[in-house]
Amino acid sequence: VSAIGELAAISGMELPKEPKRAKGYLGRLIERALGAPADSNAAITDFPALGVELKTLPVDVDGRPRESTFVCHLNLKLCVESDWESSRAREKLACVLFVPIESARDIVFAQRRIGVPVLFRPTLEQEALLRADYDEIVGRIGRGDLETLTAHVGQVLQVRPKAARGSARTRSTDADGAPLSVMPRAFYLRTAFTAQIVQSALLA
Amino acid sequence: VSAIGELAAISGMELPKEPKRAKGYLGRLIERALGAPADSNAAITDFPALGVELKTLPVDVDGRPRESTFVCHLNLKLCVESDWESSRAREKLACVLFVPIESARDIVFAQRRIGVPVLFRPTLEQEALLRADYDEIVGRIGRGDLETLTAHVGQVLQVRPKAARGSARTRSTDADGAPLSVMPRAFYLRTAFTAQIVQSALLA
DNA sequence: TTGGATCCATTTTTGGATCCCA
DNA sequence: TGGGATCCAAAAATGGATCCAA
Repeated sequence: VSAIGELAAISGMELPKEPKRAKGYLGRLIERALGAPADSNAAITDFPALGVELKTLPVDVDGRPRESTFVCHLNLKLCVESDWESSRAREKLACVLFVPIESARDIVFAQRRIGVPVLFRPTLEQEALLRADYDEIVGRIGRGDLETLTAHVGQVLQVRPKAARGSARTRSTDADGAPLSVMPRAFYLRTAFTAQIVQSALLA
Repeated sequence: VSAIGELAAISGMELPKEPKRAKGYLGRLIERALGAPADSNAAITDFPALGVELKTLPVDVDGRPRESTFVCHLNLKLCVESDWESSRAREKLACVLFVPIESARDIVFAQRRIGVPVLFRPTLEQEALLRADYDEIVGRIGRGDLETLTAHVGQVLQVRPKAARGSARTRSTDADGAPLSVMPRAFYLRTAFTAQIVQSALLA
């Protein structure tokens, strides 16, 4: 099996008519094909028994990542209470299986090829980078610096909006416990970071 | 308008085929009929502009309440952090419009009559009772006494399970921050308390 | 290029309550 | 009888990501 269309047929999943409106399709396809538990939402990783998180990675014809990678939602209250070690983000990123998917507008969706998976476990240096970014981000949140918490912050880990509409708001509280209505956000790995990860894998 | 069937016809809502499986139907019917905002879930009360919470109250042919009244869900962490004054429960109960609905198995659903609404605002004594029960309940939670937190606790306000299935669990943390998987619970007004409320209204 | 915006599926939570057996 | 269990609808949260304008 090397193309999306074949895998979908084998898995019994219909191909989306408008792929650009079915953004999570590939993720679900690969998850089911690899037998991830259906209720893995409840767990921290897709394969709880292995502690492995599964991520599809859109790449161009040269194998370079085209997009940033979603890690997990950001909960203002919880993340201030927990450091990097005990964070949801670290748990998600402890062991990730990246599945490259050939992804370019000029390739028909069903024809896009599935690449050789890359198993990522952060090196000490990579974890230090992640930790530093996490601390910087959470530090700003702790200081109430939500205005300056843009996607510019962080070398490898960043925070960006995560919602169906820009008008979406979720309720939280500031450091003093006062109610706060904020835009839902999430952690993402920068494209340059995942590019480095797959490059290293090629050399190994 | 005096019966459920008529109001449903006017409101354009279909009558449920199996009323006993559509437990929230009457609440939604009355809400819409009285023009409560559709997104009142997001607000603390059904009529934010008035600060009024709407509750249907099943009563027997003599006008006596037949069931306890749901107030709001119980969040272990949040309720320990907030006292009665700042509690969700107090906000919900500050001003309630009870709409009695004739409710007995031997009366055909559509024929059940709608009674004269009762506007409830706690007297000093009633609020003292509510506060005492709330403090007792939250006190047990704070001490980690979830085992003894049964529906027996509280004179007018009680806590009971609130879930689709008995196996449902929601994640929380204990006082030390350790993860905890607990049965979802909610605050309820005891039937005897709402009975007292409607009795007082008759006398006024 | 990439930061901000958006799209779909699924699960969980919340709000509306009543059911029912020991 | 009333404490514990349950039922439905709708909203919110989460997980899967990619789109797109500047």
